[in-house]
Amino acid sequence: MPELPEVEHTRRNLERWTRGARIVAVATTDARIVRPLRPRAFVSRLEGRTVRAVDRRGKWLRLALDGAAGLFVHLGMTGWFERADVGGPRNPLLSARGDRASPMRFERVRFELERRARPSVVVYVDPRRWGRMVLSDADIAPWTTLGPDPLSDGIDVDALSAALARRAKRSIKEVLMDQRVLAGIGNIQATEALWKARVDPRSRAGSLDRARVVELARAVRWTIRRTLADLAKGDRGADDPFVAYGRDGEPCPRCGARFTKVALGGRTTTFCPRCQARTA
DNA sequence: ATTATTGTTGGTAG
DNA sequence: TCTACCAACAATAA
Repeated sequence: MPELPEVEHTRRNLERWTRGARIVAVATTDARIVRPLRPRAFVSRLEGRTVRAVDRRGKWLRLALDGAAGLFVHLGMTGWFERADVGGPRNPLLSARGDRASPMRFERVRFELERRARPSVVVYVDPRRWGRMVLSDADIAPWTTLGPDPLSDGIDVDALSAALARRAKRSIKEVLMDQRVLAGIGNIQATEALWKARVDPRSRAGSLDRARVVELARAVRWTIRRTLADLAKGDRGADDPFVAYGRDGEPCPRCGARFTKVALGGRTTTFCPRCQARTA
């Protein structure tokens, strides 16, 4: 599910659902997701706190709590939040809709909240349990070591060029997905941005001239805003807005050649062999 | 049955 | 200390 646009969408939901609310009760038994704390400690340290704000950097979320603590959340590959007492499941994996009595399938953490005497329930669901929830009084290393966030910080072309030069021999695709270079770019957004910028994903990061880097920065903004706009249409309107990702064998909408795929850094990468130029 | 999947992380080797 | 590579994590769909 989550790259930057999905996580930003999640942030906006969580802000509406939790900002200003007191965490009345927490239920979890999942030691993997809440590590390094034990579930018991995680629960007792969280209960009674109030959510001050919901921030995001790249694919990480931070629920700022009173008392200087923060709950740092990463959705892994398959995590999402759901308000358990309203709306149905948006994921076809789910058979049951969540409510207080019956946990949703793959529910991992349940938050009971209260705001101005109004109760609500928010659950974290994660079939594969690759997500994390780290409760910490200080910002954690995965959060502080992230590169600039393309949506909230923008992309500085000089800084990006320097970062590419430092990783000159690696493929541009792999470097784009390096969270220290730009925070929040994953396989989908990298694939889409490289198509938009007409850059072959196998090109060495150091081989892009300045004009190409400018194009690439623009393309990253384009795909993020586009995906986010699609998500904002809601669960109904949101569909598959991707041009290149997952389109192996289909015609490129720009030049008509068939998309092909290659593995880079262990991840499938789809690209148009005609209009995405290899720079080196 | 086999392979692939929107992502990190911890190990090892260099 | 840094990079590159890989298996692992877990559940599903094609």
